Amino acid sequence: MERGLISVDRWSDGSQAYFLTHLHSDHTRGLTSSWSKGPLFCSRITAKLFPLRFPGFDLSLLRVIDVESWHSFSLISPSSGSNTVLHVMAIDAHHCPGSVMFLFRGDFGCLLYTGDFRWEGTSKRAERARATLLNALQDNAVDVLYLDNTYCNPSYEFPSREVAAQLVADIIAAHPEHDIIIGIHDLGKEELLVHIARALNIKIWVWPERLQTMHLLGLNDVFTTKTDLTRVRAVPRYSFSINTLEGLNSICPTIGIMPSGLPWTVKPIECDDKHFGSPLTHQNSKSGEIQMGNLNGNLGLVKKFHKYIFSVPYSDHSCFAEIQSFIGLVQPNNMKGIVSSSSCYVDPIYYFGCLCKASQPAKKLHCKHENKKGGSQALAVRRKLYIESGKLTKLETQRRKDRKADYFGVRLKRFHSLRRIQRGAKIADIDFSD
DNA sequence: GCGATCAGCT
DNA sequence: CACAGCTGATCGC
Repeated sequence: MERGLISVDRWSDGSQAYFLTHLHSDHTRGLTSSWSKGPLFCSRITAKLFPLRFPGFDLSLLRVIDVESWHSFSLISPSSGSNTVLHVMAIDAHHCPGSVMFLFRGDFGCLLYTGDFRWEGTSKRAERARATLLNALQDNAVDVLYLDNTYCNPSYEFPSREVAAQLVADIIAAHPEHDIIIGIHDLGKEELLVHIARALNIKIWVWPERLQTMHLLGLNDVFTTKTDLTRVRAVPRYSFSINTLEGLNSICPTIGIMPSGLPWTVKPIECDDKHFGSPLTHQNSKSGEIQMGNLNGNLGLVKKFHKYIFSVPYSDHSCFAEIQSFIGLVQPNNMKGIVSSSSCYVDPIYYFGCLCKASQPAKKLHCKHENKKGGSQALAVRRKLYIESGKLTKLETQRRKDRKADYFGVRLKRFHSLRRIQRGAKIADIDFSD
């Protein structure tokens, strides 16, 4: 009676088509080289990078969805058993290389799944994505918007990546005698590194596997694996720590730069223009202070939470204002956050229900259970859509019979797992026919 | 011995 | 508090 039709960033059994928004591992959990549950649709760039992540994967399962045009294919309706046509368009999500949103249209209505995305109003790419989306939607309503709600709270404010990238370049320029390390992951932040390289006319060291990725992305000139060619190194995020920095400083003066949208990290030492040159340059006070140059009043954005470590608000997720602007543009009938985390999950309806076409009742923070009734009557479609979250119930049960350990400790750990499991959606189709 | 899951770390 | 991971331990097969 109830079976799955399509899944996005979810890899369990029971769907006829699987969609991957991008190659970060919290969206590929459950996907392995031996996976063979159906066709896997992704962007051209993701397909290009795919074999590096999943060597030996049966590439005949991989289907490229080029951005900005409609693709149609036939599936079997889980409810009626007859053929049904699914239309899908991929739109640049500008999160990491290859990342896309998926816009679906079919018997079930119209769905927009953003995956992780950054909706900067300032770039050419954003303008293009905006035009593509508007053109694709025409006058059709989006029934459900599945939204990257990572920073769906007004406290999350940060500048465009262009501004943040220049901040990083300025910090490096202000430390001409230092080695620099920048913490990055396996994919993402390439534009930041390219900006630094161009602004300072230097190459950037990366580890060998990362160089492979850069070459697949067509970035052939900027990066090197030879340490003697540059003082700027992009290193794996997990090897970037206070210990690492202290170790490096016993050999050579080195600062670390952490690009992140997260504003807190460790309690930062506040930096403002009044203390220009210090404490930003505190680590250098013995050998004389270094001037930071003119940061166009953006110096306050840079946090320094350790004598060797700077944190710069460079984010690949949308800030609150950008989320707001995106929802205002789409004006969905209903929406759901795709990111659920321990204490920070915010139902986007809480802040933006008023931007939905069918106005939503106010919701409480952190109260996911209220969703069940909430906006269901607002759906204009004949059939009701939902995100299956089967494993959640299991986890809840697990939590209850959990051992005697400290309540908060257990809770945090369980929610941590929960966050990871809840990424992605299995879009099921329930038959409500008489 | 292998994959899946979890704990701990950044 | 967590971005988006990685490593290592443990469990079931």
